[in-house]
Amino acid sequence: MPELPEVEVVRRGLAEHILGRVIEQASVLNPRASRRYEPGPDAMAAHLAGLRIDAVSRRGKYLWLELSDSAGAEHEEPAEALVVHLGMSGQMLLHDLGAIRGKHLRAHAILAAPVGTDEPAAASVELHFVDQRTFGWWLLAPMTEVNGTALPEPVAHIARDPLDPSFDASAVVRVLKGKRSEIKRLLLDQTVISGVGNIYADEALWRARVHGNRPAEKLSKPKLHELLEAAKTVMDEALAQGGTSFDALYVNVNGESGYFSRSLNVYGREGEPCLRCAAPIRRESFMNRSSYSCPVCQPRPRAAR
DNA sequence: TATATCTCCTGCGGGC
DNA sequence: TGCCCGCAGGAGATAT
Repeated sequence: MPELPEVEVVRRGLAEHILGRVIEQASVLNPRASRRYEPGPDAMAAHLAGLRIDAVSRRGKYLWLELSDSAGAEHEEPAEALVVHLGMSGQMLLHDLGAIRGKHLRAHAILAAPVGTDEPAAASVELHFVDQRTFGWWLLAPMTEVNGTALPEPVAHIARDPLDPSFDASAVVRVLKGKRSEIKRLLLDQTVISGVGNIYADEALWRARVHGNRPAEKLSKPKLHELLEAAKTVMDEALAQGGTSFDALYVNVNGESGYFSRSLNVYGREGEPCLRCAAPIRRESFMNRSSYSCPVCQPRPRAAR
């Protein structure tokens, strides 16, 4: 599933290949891909045509292409962005022109070579948004400024992620200490800390020896700092290995899978021995999804037993 | 206002 | 072989 490291891998791949390119033509093949864009899929496709990609950015699991008028408008247009969320199964893939369009292709764009380049490698390419489970989406939105940082409006409410150089762990700990909710629920709350999904939440909790049902306010500040550091470490390690893949659903822009799933300590290991104490890893239902933890290293809080 | 739950969706695997 | 059901899960919408 695409979480922060996987999205960052995609961002880097896109930045390497599409900066400066102009969107010649775009199509939204499945309206669910543009469901958050009120004017509709056709309007989105029409609006994208002719825009130049000036930057590829990310916050948490949100990715966006900063766009400007390639013709150089007389009056400066407000900055805007194509915001992309990969959902559970979204992929942003680059292909040569004329590539086969699979049945899960939800949207695509033809990107012209950057102006001033004429090498073969800079020929037009196709950007495919492939999404089997259709939880992902594209959205055109204006840019805005939040605490001195330029963000697309739909991303304005998203907190900084642990890999952000301006991430303030102490501020996040203060927020967590004021919450009665269970700590795992808060790790998954993108307005508190972004980029953490179910897999890395379980991995971070295991590393910090904390059960996900423990109320955040009951955890000490040092323990919360340890947990945030664990989240950063696990995501750093995943990023170094190209992300986590369980199947063909998550791949980079070239369609290649990451290898971090081989390094997971607890997620998906029900019944297997804990790598610290050898107790069998347990699986519990939490928020309509699975949580994996060690029954010895991560004892349940009393109320949840 | 804060917190908890529901819903969207598709493909796969297991059971019958 | 074919059908049904549960599971996977991010995040906005809705309920409490």
